Amino acid sequence: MQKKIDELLKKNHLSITGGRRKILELFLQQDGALSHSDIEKRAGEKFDRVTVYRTLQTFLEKGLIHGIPSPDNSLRYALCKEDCSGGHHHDDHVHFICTSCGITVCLEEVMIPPIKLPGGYVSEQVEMLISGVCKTCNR
Amino acid sequence: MQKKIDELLKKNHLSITGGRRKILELFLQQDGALSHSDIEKRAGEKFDRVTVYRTLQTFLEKGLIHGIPSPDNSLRYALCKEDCSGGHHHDDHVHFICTSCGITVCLEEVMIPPIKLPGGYVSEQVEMLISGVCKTCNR
DNA sequence: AAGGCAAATGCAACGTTGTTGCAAATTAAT
DNA sequence: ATTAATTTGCAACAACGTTGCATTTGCCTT
Repeated sequence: MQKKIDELLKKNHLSITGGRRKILELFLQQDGALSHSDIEKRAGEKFDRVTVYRTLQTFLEKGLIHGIPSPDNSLRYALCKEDCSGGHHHDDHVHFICTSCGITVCLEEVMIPPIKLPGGYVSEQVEMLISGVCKTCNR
Repeated sequence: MQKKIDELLKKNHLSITGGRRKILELFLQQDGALSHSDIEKRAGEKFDRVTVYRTLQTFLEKGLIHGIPSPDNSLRYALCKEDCSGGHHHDDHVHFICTSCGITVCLEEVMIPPIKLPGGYVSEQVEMLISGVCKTCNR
């Protein structure tokens, strides 16, 4: 695990530090997306708020994670898959937010269908957000 | 215009006050969505920050406006069409954010296509967010 | 039209969230 | 090991959002 983390950092030309290791670990430990405050809580008292902000910013720029907007106005972050390094994302899957347990997950297998826009509009990025009840809460 | 505003308020069982009038006017004066700070700036010094928060909250609850999440983590609001009063929204259209001028608009004519979710997931609400260059910026 | 009640507003205080500058510490390269 | 560059923590600050309470306003009844 630690090895995988370090490789991930190196691959993205980032120096290996305690904070970055810890935050990456949190992302790898679960498949749901994390908000800034999630990370701050789970990382314990060990890291400064500012470091978390800056680390997330760096990860975003390097394409390690992507941001997911949510209806309640709190941005969440999730790990990108292998093929979207370098700021260019293959982020064309649906995001799901459970209204019961609050988890946010990437539904990698659900592609966003193509949309025909009215004349004059040019699409650059598409984000699809579905809220409802998730697999786990439904049983 | 003033008449239309008052009717809208009455129809939604809201008392008619200066603040509500002014905020509704702002929404009617343009077709783009407004953030909290947009409203605060345009309303001038006349209204307290808190009043704006509470008014938007009230309008949301009554179904006069709906919230639109955005990638930069600032919630915007837009007027609902006639048929979605009472908290139940017919909010199944696409939202478009222009990366050039920053405007957010509802593309009423573009419906969100149905999505098939993996087993166990139940959809309650779908939000679709497209960013790119808008009609006006493209010419 | 006036009085009384409920609702809305403004104010103050507070908590949270996010940003910036700078000095100290840590990392990576030589 | 030394050095240069990056990263971190701290402090201060700014923006955003919430709450309680006193005052004002809108609205209903008579």
